[in-house]
Amino acid sequence: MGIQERKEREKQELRNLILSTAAELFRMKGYEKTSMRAIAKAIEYSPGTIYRYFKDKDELLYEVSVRGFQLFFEYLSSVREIKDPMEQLRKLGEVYIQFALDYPSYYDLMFIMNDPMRSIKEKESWKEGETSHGVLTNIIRECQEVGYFSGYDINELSLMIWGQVHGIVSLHLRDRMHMYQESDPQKLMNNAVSIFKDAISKL
Amino acid sequence: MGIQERKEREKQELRNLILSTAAELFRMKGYEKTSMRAIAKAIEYSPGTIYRYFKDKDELLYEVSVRGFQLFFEYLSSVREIKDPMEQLRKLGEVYIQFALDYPSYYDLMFIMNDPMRSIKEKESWKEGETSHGVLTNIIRECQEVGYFSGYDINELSLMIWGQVHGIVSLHLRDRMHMYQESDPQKLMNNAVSIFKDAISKL
DNA sequence: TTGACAAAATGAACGCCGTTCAATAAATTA
DNA sequence: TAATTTATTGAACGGCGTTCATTTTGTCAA
Repeated sequence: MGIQERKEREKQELRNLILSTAAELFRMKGYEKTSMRAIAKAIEYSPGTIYRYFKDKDELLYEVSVRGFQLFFEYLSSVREIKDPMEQLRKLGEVYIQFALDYPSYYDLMFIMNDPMRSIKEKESWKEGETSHGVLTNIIRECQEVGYFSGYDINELSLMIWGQVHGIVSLHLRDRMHMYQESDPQKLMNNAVSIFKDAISKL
Repeated sequence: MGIQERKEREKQELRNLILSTAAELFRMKGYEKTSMRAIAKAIEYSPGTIYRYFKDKDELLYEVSVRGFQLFFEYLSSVREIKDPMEQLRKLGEVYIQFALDYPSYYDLMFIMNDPMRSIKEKESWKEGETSHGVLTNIIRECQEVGYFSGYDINELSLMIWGQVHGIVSLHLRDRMHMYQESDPQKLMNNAVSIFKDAISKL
């Protein structure tokens, strides 16, 4: 059955090409200027072809976000190497912000835009979100095992911590930091997160 | 010159009608389904007329967001009545979340969507954002005057605190809380913010 | 009251968009 | 080679934001 396999492989290749091209266009020109027609033109296929590989634009965007998560998990891998759980948590925050600044379009798809989540509605679940979240809760659990955060619910803790970093990143990505005339927004963001780390280390 | 005044008044009235209708459609059907044509039909004018009152859709959305800020400031007024600045800060967080849950569409326009901010780019500044932010920094300053947060930069503090609450609210509004199977998201959000309040009160 | 002028509103038209689907082309199988 | 399955095409549909020549409405002087 070599032919079947080749066809399957070719199908995956075109699917991947669509995803890569979409991600690239998205990164370069932003979501708003990246139409299905533009993607089709970039891969030199007709618009209709994309719909053989993806149900609609929402699904395509969701699958691009999955690519973002793969990259995100690579960023996270550097966190696992650290021993001290509280130090892991610090590093996680740093890495999270770094990812958002390195790949703002991916971050947008993964954590801000509505479109990708629409395609998940009738689906089973948000696997990538849960996996990422698992990384955070595991670290928090280890922190608790060495005495931090005792008595607090782990879900509430994780939402608090995730929310804080996500909030700062989102305000920046969606251009809501006009009132801070700070020339280097990344520095301001990192300093704000530093204070946050001070605060929670006393819990 | 009574006629001039009446014409000016009528002009403002139609402008207000457009804004109110847009806000209402936005609240009921969401941004994505609220087209300029739909707004025009709702007010029983032709689409072209809207462009006599607003440069483009971004500007219209920005002006709707200004309405949101007016409502937001009313919410904030209940904070001013409190004496103790740390208690003010607590209340500010509560009121902020309540506003976001009561008026998710306004919140989206004010703090998440890209479109309204585009119209501000060539404009002078984001007045409403700065005013809101001023409320927060004033409270933080008062907290510092009674001994809290000493040694920390007020901008970094404010970004940290705003970011935390905004982050939690945004994750909820943009449907990124699937991993918390909590039946009552508001409760979870409030509990998370409670922990945050515990944390920063030790700073 | 009438006609000239200005202001406001219209809606067809432009060039986009996401999406569908009958027609066509290409690849596989018999 | 012919029949059949699979993949691709691109015109067409309805909708979008926006523009602008045309028409309607309102104002004021003669």
